[in-house]
Amino acid sequence: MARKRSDIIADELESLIFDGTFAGGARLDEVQLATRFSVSRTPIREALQRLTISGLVEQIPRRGVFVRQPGLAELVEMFEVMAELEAVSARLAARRIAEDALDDLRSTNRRCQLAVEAQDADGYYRENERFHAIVYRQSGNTFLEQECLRLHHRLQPFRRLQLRLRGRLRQSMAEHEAIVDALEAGDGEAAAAAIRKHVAVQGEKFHYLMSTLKPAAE
Amino acid sequence: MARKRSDIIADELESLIFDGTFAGGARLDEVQLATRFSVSRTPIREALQRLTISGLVEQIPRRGVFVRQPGLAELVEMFEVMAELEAVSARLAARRIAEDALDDLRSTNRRCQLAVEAQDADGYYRENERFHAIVYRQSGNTFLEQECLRLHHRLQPFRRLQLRLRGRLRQSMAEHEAIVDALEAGDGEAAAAAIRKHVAVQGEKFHYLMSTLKPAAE
DNA sequence: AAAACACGTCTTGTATACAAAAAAGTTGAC
DNA sequence: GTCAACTTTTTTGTATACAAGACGTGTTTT
Repeated sequence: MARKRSDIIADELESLIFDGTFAGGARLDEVQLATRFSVSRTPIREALQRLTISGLVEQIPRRGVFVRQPGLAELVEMFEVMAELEAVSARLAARRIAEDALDDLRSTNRRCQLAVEAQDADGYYRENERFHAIVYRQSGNTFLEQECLRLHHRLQPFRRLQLRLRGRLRQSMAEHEAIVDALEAGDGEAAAAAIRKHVAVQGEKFHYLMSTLKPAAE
Repeated sequence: MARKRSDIIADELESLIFDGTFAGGARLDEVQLATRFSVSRTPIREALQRLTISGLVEQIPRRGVFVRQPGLAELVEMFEVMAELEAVSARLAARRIAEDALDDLRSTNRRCQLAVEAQDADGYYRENERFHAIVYRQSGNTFLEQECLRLHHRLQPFRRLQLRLRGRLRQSMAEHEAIVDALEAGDGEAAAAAIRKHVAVQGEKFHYLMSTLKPAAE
């Protein structure tokens, strides 16, 4: 699907922004990127436009594109919306989730547990992502699933940050268990509440982390 | 903001798709559009890419772009997500809505009522849009507001269709009143339930409409 | 006659060339 | 010495030129 050069470049640029190569506020020069990727400006521009629409960078007409630093307030808002979307997913999933999907959630959680014991943050993160993706899928609403994946992906770097907090991995694990239990019981409201809390906590932890690290960042 | 020619063209194309000039499945030829808008292919391509990402058209590599017909199932899913997003908005809004915003909602509803009596579907639609925009805004979550506006805009042509059903305008009006009442009472859950129902009904009506008009459309 | 291969055309994707606008640097006047 | 206007330079936005893949058609071969 992503056959076009510009699409590949867009993904590359996204990774470069996520891993901090291009920090917030940095200008993305078209010709520099063109030489860097050994292509002309055309695919670069298309890639930048994609990133603009997805909200990762900001395009100021006749001025250039700059990587957008979402700002603490906006990030908290995004976590709040994520929590609500996941709550909807869980509520819908509780009504129709299949036994094999529950098994999948449980085995994913087991692998999560192993990652926690091995202090493997990356491993935990991978399994955590899988866990949530399963819930989205089990909502039975493909559009909702896509929207959840989109927002989840957008919050990825910030979510990752918050996971580094002391004891957060273990706490997150326990929350996952509660979610699976509620889903298994077919209790949509409980599942929704559990996952909403799970994500809301992420937002709060992130908020705490940022406000302590950068006391007065603009 | 939308200073670039490609941005203007994107909006134009969107309107042309919405009003049916380009029906579902139609191919959007780059050179034809270029001559039509008296520009080169470059801004056309940028505009088409924007529409692709927003989901209005589908881009098949090396084949061209085609206006996407979302399909009944997907549309119902989108209405479901819309209902939930609006429910979240209303729940949040109930806690913090200001008196002047309530006044605004009420006056908007009054203009709605006038439009109903005048059989003015367009007028009703305009005020209806305003009504919902106020609720989004009053959620206090800017990101949520943007997401709601985005989805609302995407569902616009289909919502419009469903409003043509007999008695739907009056029914919709009553639902609006119930929403305002719940917001005024500060009852978040009631407001959420009311607006969720309000939007869910739209999806159901739309579903009914489509399945009766096109009994076996693929 | 049917199938397969090759060629030609058409369309997308990319590169380059050009135009316009904004930023920066310079010069001149007060 | 400072401010302002003009020029230069840099960079975005658009047009055009070029390349490469996909589809159709026609011919050839079995």
